[in-house]
Amino acid sequence: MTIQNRIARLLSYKHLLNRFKSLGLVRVFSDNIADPLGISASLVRKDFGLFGISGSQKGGYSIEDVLHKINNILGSNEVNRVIIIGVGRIGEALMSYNGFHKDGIKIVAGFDIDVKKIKKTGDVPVKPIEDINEYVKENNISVAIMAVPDIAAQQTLEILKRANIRGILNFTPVKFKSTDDITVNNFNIENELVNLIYFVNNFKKNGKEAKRVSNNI
Amino acid sequence: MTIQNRIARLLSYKHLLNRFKSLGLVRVFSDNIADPLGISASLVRKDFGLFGISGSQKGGYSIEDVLHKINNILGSNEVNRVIIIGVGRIGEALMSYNGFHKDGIKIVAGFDIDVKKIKKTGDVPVKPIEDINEYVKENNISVAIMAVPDIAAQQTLEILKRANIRGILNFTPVKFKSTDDITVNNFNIENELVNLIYFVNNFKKNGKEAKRVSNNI
DNA sequence: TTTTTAATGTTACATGAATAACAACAAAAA
DNA sequence: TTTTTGTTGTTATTCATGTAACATTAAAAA
Repeated sequence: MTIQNRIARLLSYKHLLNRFKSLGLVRVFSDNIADPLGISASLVRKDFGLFGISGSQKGGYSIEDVLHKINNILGSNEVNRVIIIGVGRIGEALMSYNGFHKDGIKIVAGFDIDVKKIKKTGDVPVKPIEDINEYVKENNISVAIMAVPDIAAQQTLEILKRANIRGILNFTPVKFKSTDDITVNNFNIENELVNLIYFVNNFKKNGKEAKRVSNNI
Repeated sequence: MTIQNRIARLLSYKHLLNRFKSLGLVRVFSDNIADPLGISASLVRKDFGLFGISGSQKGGYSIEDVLHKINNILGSNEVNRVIIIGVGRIGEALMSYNGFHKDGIKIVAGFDIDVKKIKKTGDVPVKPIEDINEYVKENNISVAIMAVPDIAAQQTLEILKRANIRGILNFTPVKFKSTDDITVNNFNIENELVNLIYFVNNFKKNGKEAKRVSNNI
């Protein structure tokens, strides 16, 4: 959990610093970052320290420098190639979304079991699932998005394991545990909705607690 | 955070108990639940205790009883009506997904600014965004899914606030903070991918740490 | 040149969540 | 009937995360 949050914060720092930069700012102090995010300045400095990001005693941090270092840490300076398994509505939506590149992420191919979905041309080709092992090997893919129907989830997990995929963003409602071989990030929409509904029904009404339900900062 | 996790666990308990039930089981002990989820049995008992779920000293917990109580707590015994703002690819995908009902969630309408999207017939009607205030009031809606393009996110937030929506599941990459009036759950796909890529690149390779990146248990 | 200032970097502390340990006790066994 | 057993419910402990405090120091001011 600890590193998890730290990486999430790094992303928040990045987005905030990009906003500062677009306003023409060049340097920031730790509390300029902490305040808008609702965290303490010492946590910002600690995070920076842990990732080897340093500032100057009186002049704070260089935005450009911090951004460059964060992007390095997150790997956003390279291109991270990701594939999608299951080209249904969700899969298609992700394939056509073009906001990933700013974080160094590129959807390079889709895979589907249904031959009607196969598409050799276009920005992102859709290939038959049988081709996955070869493709992953040749293109050195390590992360996949699973967007298949829940009934195919377990089977797809096995396929991805065999193809040597190391990380899965799992959009199916089936929950998988990470193992030493493969890291699974379960992205469960139902759960988030149930959670939100619970909060709205139980806390907001009476005005008590009302704290953030948000995943991210 | 604390309640958050507790509700997420409640959902895990529910899903696991449903599996047990479908296998014909009638009663369980706390460690039958804890072990598959990778948590301690005392945490399961503590969660149950906090929500007023009790078992019997020697015979454990009645699956049926626990399920009923969990569904009550989560509100899954009623129907929770939810609307979607933005009927693009993601919005459409969610509208046509029919796995929500098992958690007591029903998508009852979509709203869009584009007149070409308006659709009066069909399972889930799509209405012009101007109708939202009236619809929310008449149908007593408190939760909305935001699936608009990022450029429209801020404006949509204002619209939802004016319509007295209390909870938002935000699919845009724009991060919103919860306030006393409105709870926002930021569901940011880029962030999750960056996180996953970071883990796979930095931990899995060397075999160290490898812990779960998953949101949920 | 010396002093003051104001920020970083780091250490100590507080808070909270999960685990471990245990007390209570109902059911089963003797 | 008494003893044993095994599970719940609860208390104590551990561990980790974020905050607060502070020591350090480079720059500015005097």
